[in-house]
Amino acid sequence: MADSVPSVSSVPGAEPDTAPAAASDTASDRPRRSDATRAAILAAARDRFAADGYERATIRAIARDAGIDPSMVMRYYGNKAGLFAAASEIDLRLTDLTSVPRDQLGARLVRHFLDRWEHDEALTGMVRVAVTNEAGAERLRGVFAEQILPVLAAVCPVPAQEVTARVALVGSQLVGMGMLRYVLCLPPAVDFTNEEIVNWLAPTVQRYLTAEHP
Amino acid sequence: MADSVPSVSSVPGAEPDTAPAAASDTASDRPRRSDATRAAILAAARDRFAADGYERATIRAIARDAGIDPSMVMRYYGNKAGLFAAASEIDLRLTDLTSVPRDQLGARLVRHFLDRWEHDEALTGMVRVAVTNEAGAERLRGVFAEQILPVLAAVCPVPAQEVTARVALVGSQLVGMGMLRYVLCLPPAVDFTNEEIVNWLAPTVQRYLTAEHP
DNA sequence: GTCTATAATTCGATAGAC
DNA sequence: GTCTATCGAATTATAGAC
Repeated sequence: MADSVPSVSSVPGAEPDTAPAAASDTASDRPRRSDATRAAILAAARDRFAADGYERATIRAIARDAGIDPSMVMRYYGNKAGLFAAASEIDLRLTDLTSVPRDQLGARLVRHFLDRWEHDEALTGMVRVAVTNEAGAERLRGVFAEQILPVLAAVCPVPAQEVTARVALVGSQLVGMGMLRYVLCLPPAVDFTNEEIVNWLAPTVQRYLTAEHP
Repeated sequence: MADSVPSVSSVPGAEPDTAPAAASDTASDRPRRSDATRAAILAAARDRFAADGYERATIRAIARDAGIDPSMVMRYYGNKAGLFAAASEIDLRLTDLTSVPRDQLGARLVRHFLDRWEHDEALTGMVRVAVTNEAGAERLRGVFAEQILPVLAAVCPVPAQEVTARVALVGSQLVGMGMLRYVLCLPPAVDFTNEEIVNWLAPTVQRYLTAEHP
């Protein structure tokens, strides 16, 4: 006990690469010789964390998937928490919604999240990790605050201090359907067509965003 | 790999107790001498699984919490999967709803689930396990089919073949709020009062149960 | 029924050769 | 930059004494 989950921060002994990183060269994005290896590790890590969760995803298995030695993972990312931090970047790809007709916001959002959930298994994986791992939960809270909240705040026609609550309500409906359909695989939730889900959930989301406080 | 999670079934070497269990005695509920120990183990297991998830909850820690030896856990429940199966019984306490006024079903359901979620941390624990453990997911699917579906089918005024989908929609909203509020602890979801949640979610649940197909 | 002792794995992490 | 070898710790699970 008391150990549980290491909070993810900067990696201790990582990046012991080439240059001393002084203020000298022209561009800051100097390509490393090992970029291919790093990318392979991150891809394998994303898959493993997504499929197995934080605890069961072992560095050894990730390295095997990436076709490299487990010690390379340690060298590049310091420890398991550092690897997770590097591999768990989520991009919801929520673009600006100000040009969407006000009364179609709900349908647009539901459709977007269904699409993201189906084409990015990393999303399911992040939920899987966030539920059992505090660092993962913090990641998801960050996604909410940095990716969802600002985009919806720009189009949510309610007082500023109310927007956060509205977005949480929207999130609860979208996350819940994602849980049942993609994580728990509850049969009736899996059997829906995407259009059925849009038809049912869009009015809910629309109401959470635009209706007056009940 | 290929091991991942052992599917929970009957425990192999458990119950090597007293009687041969033939067809003889008066009542089938013969109290065992070790019932207190078994109960202590189950209580500790529920807490540990809920707090740490399946992988991080160790038999040693559970035994320590219960004040007994780890080997007793093995003796009674065979292995870790068997212990989880015995400790993960969920009772949603969803009683008959046929006497609830039709137009108050939504509010009643939302209130009930908020109450269950707050007074039974095992619920949060089950979600935590179900997300990373196939046996846990199967458990939750069973709860849906055996506890939620029948009770709502009795009061859901739509064609029989539609009821399952309606109940899944209701579940998506309730599970989603539970996730944000109790599992991920997203600040705006935590800050709601229960009444605010009822006021927002009840119309949604009501619509999923009673509105015509959109 | 309860506990001690330990087998058999497996994991994260380190040291160092090349 | 990559890999071999290995340490130390933790885990589930078993065998057997009392």
